Amino acid sequence: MTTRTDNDHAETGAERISDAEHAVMEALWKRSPQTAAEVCESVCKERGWSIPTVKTLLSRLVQKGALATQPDGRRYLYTPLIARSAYVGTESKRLVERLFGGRAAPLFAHLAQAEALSEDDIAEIERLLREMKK
Amino acid sequence: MTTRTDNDHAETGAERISDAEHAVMEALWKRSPQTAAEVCESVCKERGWSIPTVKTLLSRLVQKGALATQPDGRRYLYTPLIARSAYVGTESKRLVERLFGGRAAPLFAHLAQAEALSEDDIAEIERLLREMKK
DNA sequence: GCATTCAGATTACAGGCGTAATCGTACTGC
DNA sequence: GCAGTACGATTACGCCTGTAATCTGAATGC
Repeated sequence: MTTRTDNDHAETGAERISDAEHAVMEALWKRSPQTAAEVCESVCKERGWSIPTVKTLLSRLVQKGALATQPDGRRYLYTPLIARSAYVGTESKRLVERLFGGRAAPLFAHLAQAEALSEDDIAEIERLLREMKK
Repeated sequence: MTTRTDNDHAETGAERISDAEHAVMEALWKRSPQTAAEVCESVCKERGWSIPTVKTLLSRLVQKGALATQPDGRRYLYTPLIARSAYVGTESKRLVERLFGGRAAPLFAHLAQAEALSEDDIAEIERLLREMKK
């Protein structure tokens, strides 16, 4: 197993990152590199997983090109190959495409109706709108 | 098979509507009631499906409580039991929870960065913001 | 009446996913 | 040196999903 350096691999292909895999990615985005045991310390309690589960997910993510491995003695240190922001952006756009015909305003309208927007959210969105108009 | 009347059933439980199932729902949200053959006319060409596929998906959606059946001779007319807006709202919130810690503004920021916001989007969001401040 | 068609019900199968257990090997501690 | 531990690799298995084929019975057309 060699260390991979292709940063966009998982996000340009058809490989999806599953929900469970995503939880592992979040732990590694938060702090990396980490060993499998360390990742398990991060997520196993709140997810109710054991170490074999984490190791499987790590291995799948490596296969999908989402993680790089770096030998450290007999174990690996795992590092994300995709930026969280790239993943988040792709998932956001995917939702907008799937449910809103590619337009973001209806998504916003839905969130507004659902009262999912706090006053802070509104202030921040207004600020972003002002910046976009420059 | 009886006609169901529980409108929130699929969205309050753990049943997810899969991507393929969602395509069927969209056809029925667009126009319902429809027979299986009619649904297939709507989606089979663009999805590359055949009638057995559509019939399976319809049956699964009925099992999940997302569709109601209405006998029409020997065939069924299918009708959504969940509103599109409810489904869309749930999926939107799910994404926000999963990727943005429940806050909508960062989602908006991501879409803005990705240039996924048109001028029309911006104008409409501004209008909605004004309404929300009333 | 019989053959054909139609429609829902049932079955099929491969791959993905979730959550592991198990295997094989190397390392560590006594 | 040996037993225990740790680690990645491999295997396991049930459920879900995608995309059907097939079965069964009723309706239709000739």
